[in-house]
Amino acid sequence: MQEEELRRGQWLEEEDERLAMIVAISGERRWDALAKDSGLKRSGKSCRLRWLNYLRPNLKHGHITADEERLIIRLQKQFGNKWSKIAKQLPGRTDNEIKNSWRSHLRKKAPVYEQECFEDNTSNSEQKSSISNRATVLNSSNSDDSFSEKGDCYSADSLANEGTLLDGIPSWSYEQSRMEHHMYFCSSNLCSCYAPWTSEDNN
DNA sequence: AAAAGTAGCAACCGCGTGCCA
DNA sequence: TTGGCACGCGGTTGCTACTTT
Repeated sequence: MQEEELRRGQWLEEEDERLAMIVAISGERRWDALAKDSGLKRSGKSCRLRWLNYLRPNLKHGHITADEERLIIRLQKQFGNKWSKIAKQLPGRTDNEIKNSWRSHLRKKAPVYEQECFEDNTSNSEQKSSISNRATVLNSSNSDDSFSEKGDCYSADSLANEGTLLDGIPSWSYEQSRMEHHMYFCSSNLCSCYAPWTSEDNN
């Protein structure tokens, strides 16, 4: 039997248009059949990848923000290289994008970020605790459920310069914050503050 | 200005898993 | 139960653009 030569490499604009059209008609399934039906000289795998990583609606194509970077670093520490799992926490970002970002620069930033977080938890703790409280509340107020589990210093930095007050949120001392931070914020396994006590407390 | 080196990203590849007949 | 198919995932490759020398 004769196998048709499949195209590889960069996608052309007309290929994208054709793929988007056929996916709109057929749905995101049976990629091999879809690839054949479309007339594209591409494998089903290639079509699926192109759709998921580039053509799919609601994708963010811009640069990954500082907050997203912090979240990726935190989640990578939590989950390891489970990029699809991490991507689920970042709406609009693909696992491939996150993976590439990690490999090309976030991997290098991670130790710096950990150091910052460690300092956040050990020095000036009262202020930071308060900031962290605010970060958590703001995060949990995010309409997207995928962000509801956050509760560490992830976005504390970005909030540090904000002047908004949050009523009803406890203001903790350092001593309180060590225990209560975990009870209040870190009941989920997603807590990843890098304070030295965390591993002991979690045992 | 040009060559070499590096970084970033899109795409490919192989393997594991789940589903169904 | 099992074999085949389709899909998803993570690692890897290769191309392009940018930076450095």
